[in-house]
Amino acid sequence: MDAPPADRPAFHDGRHAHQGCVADALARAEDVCRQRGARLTPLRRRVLELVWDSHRAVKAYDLLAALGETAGAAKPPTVYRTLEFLMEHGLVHRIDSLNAFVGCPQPGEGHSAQFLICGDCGEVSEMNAASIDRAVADRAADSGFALSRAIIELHGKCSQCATPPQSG
Amino acid sequence: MDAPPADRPAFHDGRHAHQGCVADALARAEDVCRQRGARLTPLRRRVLELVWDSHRAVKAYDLLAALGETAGAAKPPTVYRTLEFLMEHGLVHRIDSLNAFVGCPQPGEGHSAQFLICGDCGEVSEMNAASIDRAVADRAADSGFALSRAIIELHGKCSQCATPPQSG
DNA sequence: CCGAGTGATGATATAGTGTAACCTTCTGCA
DNA sequence: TGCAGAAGGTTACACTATATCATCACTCGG
Repeated sequence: MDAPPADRPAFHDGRHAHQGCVADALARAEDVCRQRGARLTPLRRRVLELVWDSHRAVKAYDLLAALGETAGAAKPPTVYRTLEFLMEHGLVHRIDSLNAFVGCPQPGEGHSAQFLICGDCGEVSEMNAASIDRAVADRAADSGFALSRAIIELHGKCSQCATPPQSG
Repeated sequence: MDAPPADRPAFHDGRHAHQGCVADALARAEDVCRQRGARLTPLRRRVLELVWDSHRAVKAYDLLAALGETAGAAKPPTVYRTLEFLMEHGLVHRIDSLNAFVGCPQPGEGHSAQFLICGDCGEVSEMNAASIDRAVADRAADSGFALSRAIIELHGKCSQCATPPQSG
């Protein structure tokens, strides 16, 4: 059960129906918030939508700029607070090595995650690999280390970029 | 061969002879630079020494301040360039989740590394766990992902902090 | 309806992190 | 000596993030 299931491909081609990804993400967010009694306000919904605008990690200040176009000059704390809320509820993840944020495809499960980050197309794919979790937990335990949070960010080149489809 | 050998403990107590750690690190750095024809200038040596001043990750601007005291008001590019050199030669690692830098105890081996980061004492311990490498490489390969760099930063509490020695 | 309490957002200011661009100095070498 | 390239200095700025206080909106009891 390590590899992502076929209906949740690791990376997306340029042709996939992305509005479906966004709609699904928003629907899951509604669910999560309803279950938790958290309020998915218009601002939070809008930011989540912007994060899901692509499968790439988005910078806080890019969100800020995007918000500015529609919502009238937002300020940094607005964006950071909103991202904090979204992270708290597992709706987005922060990619530390990029100072950027990406939508979580399976929010609310309290999972640990690993990220595949393509340096070519910039897409980020989330894995939930039990074998990696296990290896990490075992080695931490070997050192008597009480693990609370594992940051695993894997940089490289995705299969789409490694073997691009023939254009002709 | 995953766990660190006994002579390289994962975390250090307050009593260990730290000047030995520093001296060893500097000696290894001399070696690495000699082998590679790189110049370990006084500035680079000084910065490496400052990084090794503790087993914690050090912030660039703290290095800057520390340099200011001895070397007369260094500027940010000086520090960042020096850190870049030290990273290039594997003498220090960057901890992305802390925006900070830590000395590498086995430089020059082109190894992949995992970091145990204690949230209590702030110490950072480097592991080179083959089992983690393997799990990560396997899962990346499953997705057809060409891995180039794995960032693995494990936050939690070290054994020293979990079971502090009795003071009496 | 009113007012208190709470959570969400707005606004200001500033702290912290990192880099671009250009210049000067140093070092090794012909 | 004079050159080439590496190292370091300087200025200026871009990017990332947070502290703090003010305001707004909603809810709940009176």
